[in-house]
Amino acid sequence: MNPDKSKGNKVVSPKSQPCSPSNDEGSSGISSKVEGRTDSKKGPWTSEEDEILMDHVRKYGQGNWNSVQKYSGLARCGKSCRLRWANHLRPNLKKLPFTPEEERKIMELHSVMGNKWARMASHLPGRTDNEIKNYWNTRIKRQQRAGLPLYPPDLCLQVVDVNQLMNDQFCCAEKRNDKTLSGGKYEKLTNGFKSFMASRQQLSYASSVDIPCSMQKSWGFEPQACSTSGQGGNSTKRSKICEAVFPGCHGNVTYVVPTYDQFQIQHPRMVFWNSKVGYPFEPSADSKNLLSSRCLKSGSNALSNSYFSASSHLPGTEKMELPSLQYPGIDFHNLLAGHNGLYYTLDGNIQSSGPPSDFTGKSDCTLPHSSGLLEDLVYQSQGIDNTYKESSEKSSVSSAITPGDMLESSKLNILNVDLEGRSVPSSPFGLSADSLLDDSSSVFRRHEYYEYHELPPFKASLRGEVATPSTEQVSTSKLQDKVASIIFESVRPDVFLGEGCVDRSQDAKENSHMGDAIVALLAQDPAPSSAFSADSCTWNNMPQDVQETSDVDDVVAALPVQDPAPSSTFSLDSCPWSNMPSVNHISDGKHD
DNA sequence: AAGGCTATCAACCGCGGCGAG
DNA sequence: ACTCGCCGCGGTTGATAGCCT
Repeated sequence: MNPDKSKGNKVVSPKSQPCSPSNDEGSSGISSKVEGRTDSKKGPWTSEEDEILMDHVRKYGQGNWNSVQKYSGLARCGKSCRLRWANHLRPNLKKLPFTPEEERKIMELHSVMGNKWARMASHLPGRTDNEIKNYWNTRIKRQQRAGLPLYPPDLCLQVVDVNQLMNDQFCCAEKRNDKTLSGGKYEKLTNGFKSFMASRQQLSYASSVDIPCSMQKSWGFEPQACSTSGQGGNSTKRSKICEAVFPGCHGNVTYVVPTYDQFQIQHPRMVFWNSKVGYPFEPSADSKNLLSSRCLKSGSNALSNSYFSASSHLPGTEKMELPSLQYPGIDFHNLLAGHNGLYYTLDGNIQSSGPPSDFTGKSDCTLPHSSGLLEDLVYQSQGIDNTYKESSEKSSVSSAITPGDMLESSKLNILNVDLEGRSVPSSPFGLSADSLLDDSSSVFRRHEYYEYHELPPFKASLRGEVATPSTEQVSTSKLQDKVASIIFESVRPDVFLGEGCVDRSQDAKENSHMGDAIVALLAQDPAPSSAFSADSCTWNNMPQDVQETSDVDDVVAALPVQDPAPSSTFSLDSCPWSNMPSVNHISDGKHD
């Protein structure tokens, strides 16, 4: 604290160990050694203490904070000295309030990093982690109070439930072991899906959602500012749907169309995923109800997810730690690979490949960024993959899944759907699907994830290794029609609101309200956002060192700070997977 | 003017990572 | 392999200022 602004010493209970009991008498700041032990003063710093500390740093440099007491006689513990120096005395500290640009960047960084204040501070020169933390916590309170979304609308990636159809259709078909789908039928389905996905190939690096022009047309909107680049020449309109447009849907629980790119170039400034989306098959009645309860509806915990706060504790919920757009359940490896060892290529192909080692070996690609968190996740996913190997072997042998197998395979969240030698992940984000909406806990609640995602017999059937008796037969043509229908209808706002966003039992009036809001939003002409395009692959345009970095921070730092809506776009064609740096950077990178 | 409430800020606390011994 | 100390980080607390009623 600046001595000028000193608010008087506070009485600190002498419970701390690192900093010994306070000698809180408004002393000169000079330590008094008693029986070989140096007491540490607590409370606000005086200008005299500041001067002593600065003088010490000038002489000896930073670090060795515990030696400050020793050499300078300052009656402060090392931790206190470090804090004082870092937050107030070190040079180049900005004392002014945050600028709008800085605020914007804080939000972006938080959406990427979560409560990693120190990391965030490293991207904001002159700002301290404490400053940012205070700002954020204040902001959260303010937003909470105002009932506003935590992140600005354009910072929100949106997800529309496409997986549901994939899950419901492909998986169910496979589950039923419908042989009639072989011989081109599957191909049609997959091709249809691929072109559908290709039509939405643009990835917003600025966390906005791309809605294909065709889709917009189907919604009755005239596409605007469509890019003509991209695979198949599909045009897209940069449209942003944010929960901000959903009254009562405030927060960051959003629905994101899972483009291939998002899986590949995914930015951890993540995506909220409808728990239904990630749910790859019809759940049991119980679990379905559970899921339903976790689907978006006003007042749900999912909605309140946006209001998590590092320090706030929502009534009736467990403490939440991670940001809404970030989630520990997001496994970055799985994002790249699906969860089943599938890796997406930028040309829209889905490749079946091996575990991470294969992945890194075959490809030069990696995430554009990495972080300790990311690495953790990669490691985790590697472990998961290994587990998967074993587990899949088990499941291939027998459909009799033991509880132990269930637990084992449940780590995988893997649903293999072999389609003519290729595989389609039922839910690339499925791993986190539930957890993403699991706002009631800061912890990735794997147990619930297991509960939802692990139906071993289904998994086995998906792999074509167990002929699970079908409960209903779906004809190929029906399936195709339904798939096509769902593909193009499920992304309609009213549909996804009705089925994905809002609980089916939700008041239709509310749906309508939200739909209107979306219509209003889409009617706007959002400024060209930072999608990648064929013409200018942002990633490729990044400095080489950034591309090669293993640290997400570096990449984030390379992002434009003052251009929340950069014009660069990305496309499948222009930014080949192979251009990506090696994923080895991730696993080899040192944490922090 | 007084009291209550909220925002802001500084500082403390506990914990975990890491390296040295 | 283990312990210990240092350091940094994130969460939390508490004082004060300012606003509102």
